Amino acid sequence: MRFMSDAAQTYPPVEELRLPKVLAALADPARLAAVRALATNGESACTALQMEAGLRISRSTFSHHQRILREAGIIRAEVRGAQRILSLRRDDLDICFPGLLEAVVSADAAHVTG
Amino acid sequence: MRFMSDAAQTYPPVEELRLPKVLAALADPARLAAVRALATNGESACTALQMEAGLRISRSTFSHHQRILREAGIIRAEVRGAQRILSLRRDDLDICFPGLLEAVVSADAAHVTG
DNA sequence: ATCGACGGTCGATAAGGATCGAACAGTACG
DNA sequence: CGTACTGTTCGATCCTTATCGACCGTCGAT
Repeated sequence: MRFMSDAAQTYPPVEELRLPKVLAALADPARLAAVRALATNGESACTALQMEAGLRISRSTFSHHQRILREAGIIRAEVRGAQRILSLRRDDLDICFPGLLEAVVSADAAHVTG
Repeated sequence: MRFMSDAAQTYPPVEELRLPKVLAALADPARLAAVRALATNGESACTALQMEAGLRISRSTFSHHQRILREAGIIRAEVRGAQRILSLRRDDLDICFPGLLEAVVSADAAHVTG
């Protein structure tokens, strides 16, 4: 038996993506920073991403955010050894919401940081 | 002296728009429906927009949503007689977040309704 | 002046979510 | 085996927010 439930690695299929949930996931400053960092740096493990995004929060809080992003369909988690490599689901998002990720990622930093 | 505070008519200038706040405003299904209806029908008064968006909520709740959208910088309110005409701030949003409104509005309905 | 329609504000309530520390499980390496 | 590292889960806390009904001000028409 495994410790981490299967739900910790799975993410919704394309046809189940919902705009309100995606927007809610992106609306949190910490999650938005993580997504923008992922878009810039490609895939990253959790702790590395947390650094890249400049997030000074506890591991449990980051785990929470990562879960929200995954359940919204924005990121995917791949287990590699002891690490979980996170990456954007660019293609799936572009199919359901063309232009959305691009708009969110390319927004000028001045209008992102509150 | 007027009853409605000035804040009920004012909205933030372009340079104060912030992506997390805009996304949070759009993340609510009722507000998202209102924005999409506004994009389709052009400007509308509050009660009319509520009908167009198919929102069966109380007037006070709609007033709350309208306020969130206005304070996020997504809509503008113009007083015409006894009515408040609501409209999208397309140009301002396109300046700060190019492609965002378009993406949100043109998303397929299947991926919008939960 | 009164009446009805339009909407905003207030106070209460209930539900959701961000945050943390502690405890736990899987992996890698000596 | 034991240690260090990675990340999840749990429970508690605190804050935010969606919702409503009741009340009130403004406007246009009667």
